Amino acid sequence: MVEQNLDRVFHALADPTRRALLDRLAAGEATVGQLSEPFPLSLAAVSKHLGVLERAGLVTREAQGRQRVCRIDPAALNNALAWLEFHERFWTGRLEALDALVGTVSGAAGEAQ
Amino acid sequence: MVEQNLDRVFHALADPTRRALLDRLAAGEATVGQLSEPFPLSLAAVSKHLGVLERAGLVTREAQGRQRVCRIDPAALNNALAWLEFHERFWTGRLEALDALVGTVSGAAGEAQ
DNA sequence: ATTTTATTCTACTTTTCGGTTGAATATCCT
DNA sequence: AGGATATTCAACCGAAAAGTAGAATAAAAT
Repeated sequence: MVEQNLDRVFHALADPTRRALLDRLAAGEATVGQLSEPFPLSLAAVSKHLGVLERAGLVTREAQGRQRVCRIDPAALNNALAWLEFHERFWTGRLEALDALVGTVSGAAGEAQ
Repeated sequence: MVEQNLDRVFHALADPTRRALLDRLAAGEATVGQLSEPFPLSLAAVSKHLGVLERAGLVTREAQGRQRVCRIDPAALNNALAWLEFHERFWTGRLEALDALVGTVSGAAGEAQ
């Protein structure tokens, strides 16, 4: 569930074209055709990439007449961000600071996932 | 350069076995054999996964006698984290701004996190 | 009603991924 | 030296990814 979602989100982000699509969408909603313009790819290829992003929950596509308007959905991104933040903090020892802040919580060093 | 590194890091994180390896390594350094124990995989498969993590810059392997000691390297993670944080902040902020702009036009206005 | 436009669907191809097994390499122990 | 141990390498396999081209679908425009 969450694990699988992480799989999809990280996989979606592991491609420069898809990250570029996200960048482009960050500037505002756009149709599939508009999104595909800057890329040296077929429309179908871009549509596929959008499918990957959609399945990862990173973008939504809404039918509007004969075109689909794509928008970014930051919720799924927060998921990945949370995972990374937790681990980054843990690994770099920033967890110590957190521990000190929280006090002697449970003695057990955090069991990741 | 940075782009390619992001490809590798996100791709490395897009696999549950590799994330589990990172979790395990978060508890402290370990040899390849020790790391492979909890997995129903061949040693070679785990070694390959470690290769992916190493190429992404997420872990290092140091020869120590006949075994390799693996350690986490959070630097590469910071890269991915920085990308995500930047975008998450950007997107979220944008949606908030949009909300403010649109105001109470319709009660069904999307909420950003 | 026909045609144009926007997007997806359906094969199909090539490459990459994640896994296996068995040989190779290097180190440690008698 | 010889054998056990730890890890990687090489070759292979099936499945999934990323791309293409062309047919199909659906809405718009004429």
